[in-house]
Amino acid sequence: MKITNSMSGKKEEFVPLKKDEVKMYACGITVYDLSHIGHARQAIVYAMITDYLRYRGYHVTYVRNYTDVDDKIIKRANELGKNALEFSKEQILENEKDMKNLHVTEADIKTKASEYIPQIIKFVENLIEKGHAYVTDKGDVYFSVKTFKEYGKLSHRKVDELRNGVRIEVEEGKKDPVDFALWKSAKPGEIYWESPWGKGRPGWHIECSAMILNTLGETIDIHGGGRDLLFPHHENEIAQSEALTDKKFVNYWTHCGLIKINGEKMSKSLGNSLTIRDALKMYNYEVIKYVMLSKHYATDIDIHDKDFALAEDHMYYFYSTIKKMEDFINKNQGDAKANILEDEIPQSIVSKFIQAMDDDFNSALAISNLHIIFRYMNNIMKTANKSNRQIVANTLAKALENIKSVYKILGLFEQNPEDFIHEMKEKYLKKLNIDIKQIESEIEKRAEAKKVKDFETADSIRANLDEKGIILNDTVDGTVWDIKELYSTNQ
RNA sequence: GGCGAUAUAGCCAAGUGGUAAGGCACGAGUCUGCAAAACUCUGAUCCCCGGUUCGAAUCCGGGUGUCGCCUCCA
Repeated sequence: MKITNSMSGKKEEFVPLKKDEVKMYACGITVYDLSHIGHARQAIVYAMITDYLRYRGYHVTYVRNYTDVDDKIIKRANELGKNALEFSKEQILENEKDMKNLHVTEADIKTKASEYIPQIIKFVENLIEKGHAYVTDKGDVYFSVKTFKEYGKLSHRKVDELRNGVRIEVEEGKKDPVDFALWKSAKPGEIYWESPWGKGRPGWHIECSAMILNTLGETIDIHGGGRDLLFPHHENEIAQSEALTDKKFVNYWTHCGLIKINGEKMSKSLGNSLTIRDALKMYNYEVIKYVMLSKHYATDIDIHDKDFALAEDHMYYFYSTIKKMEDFINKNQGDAKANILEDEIPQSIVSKFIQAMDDDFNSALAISNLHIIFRYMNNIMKTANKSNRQIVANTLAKALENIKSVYKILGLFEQNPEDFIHEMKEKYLKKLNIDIKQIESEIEKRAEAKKVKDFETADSIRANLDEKGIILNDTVDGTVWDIKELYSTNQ
């Protein structure tokens, strides 16, 4: 298995610290508002990685944090007249609601900064003792960057250049502009904890180092987070942790790409943040996962509205095919011990999936394989004849079992196909403002016309429905209707 | 300015040494009264220049373009 390590910039063979065990940490979110789909992607990606590693036999301990003490939280809580911790607790619940609705595998340990204050203080004390940090007159504690020789190794920056580029105003008592806060003294009205340096709260970076040390240990296998955290957050984590322990902090650094919406960076000021909640109102959770995992996790993605629509089309096609497969299997049940077709496609569903995922969790490739797989399934159902129906049914059954067994790692095909199809149809009928009874009566009228070979009337009924967004499909079992938009995105 | 990433068909996109996955759109066909759905077929030598190699989209050097980070950010 290979993982791209941000430290080296290269794909490296994955070798865990301890055989069959993986310690993984992913930076979670600062809870001051509803989570958006960028947060969703990151959660989906690390859930996928966790699930895949487990599938491959590793015992994974996955830790994820909530930053629940921070400037923005304090500011927002003050505006709302709430206690900062009360506020962040509420926000965490909201976030967890979203994650549950997205059906994302949760972390084994979910840590909160506010619950690790003693460990953070201890961590900072030890850094001061080792000469890597200093206290100011105000009661702030800073990490002294110049005492950590390897500073900049992750982000490939040189401390001298950083010093020149520093734009932030130099805080009172800070000895070097590149030093960063480990502990911030409390301003009046702010939440605080007692510490050896007076009332205050932890800086942002220290919490991750302290939580990792106290949940997973000095060295972990995989560290993850959004690419925007690479500098300074992860660089600072390395400095704190390695300065304290003198051990390698992380073996594999992974970074998840960022999301743009319709070509723009999501931001509050542009008003274009798409919250998970709003996305879930519009799209099925598997459709959202499909969008997120259709591209490699490390690349930035620019999501346009049509990408969701296209993903919906694809998921509809997949589920419709699954439904057809199930029907075919049910109609042709028989000897379960019979053979299955010796073709490569059905035989290699699992191995192709593993091949893709072993290569730096290439879910994009794994998903593209689905098109090949389902096209093949449609093909064999179409060409099945009396003499090979049994073997085709067995092939479909085995294939379906295999598809579900691995694609659940990407969070796909865990719904009942009929429910999924029904949900889609309902959604669009509502959107198109059409009643099923209306469609059925039109179909009946058309059937009458067809009976007497009045094709002009029949075709005009069909054209009318088409204009309204409903397509008709004459099959051997009669005419069935469907939603036009679920078949063509190009409009 | 510094650091990093990226450049693959009209569009999205996988692919890190051996003659370019997949999807969308387009076109043709099978099926059909005609359609639709489904299926079949059809398209690129991989930004430019130079180098390494028997052989490069894939490695190295240079150039150009785009993007990100350097300030809170998944």
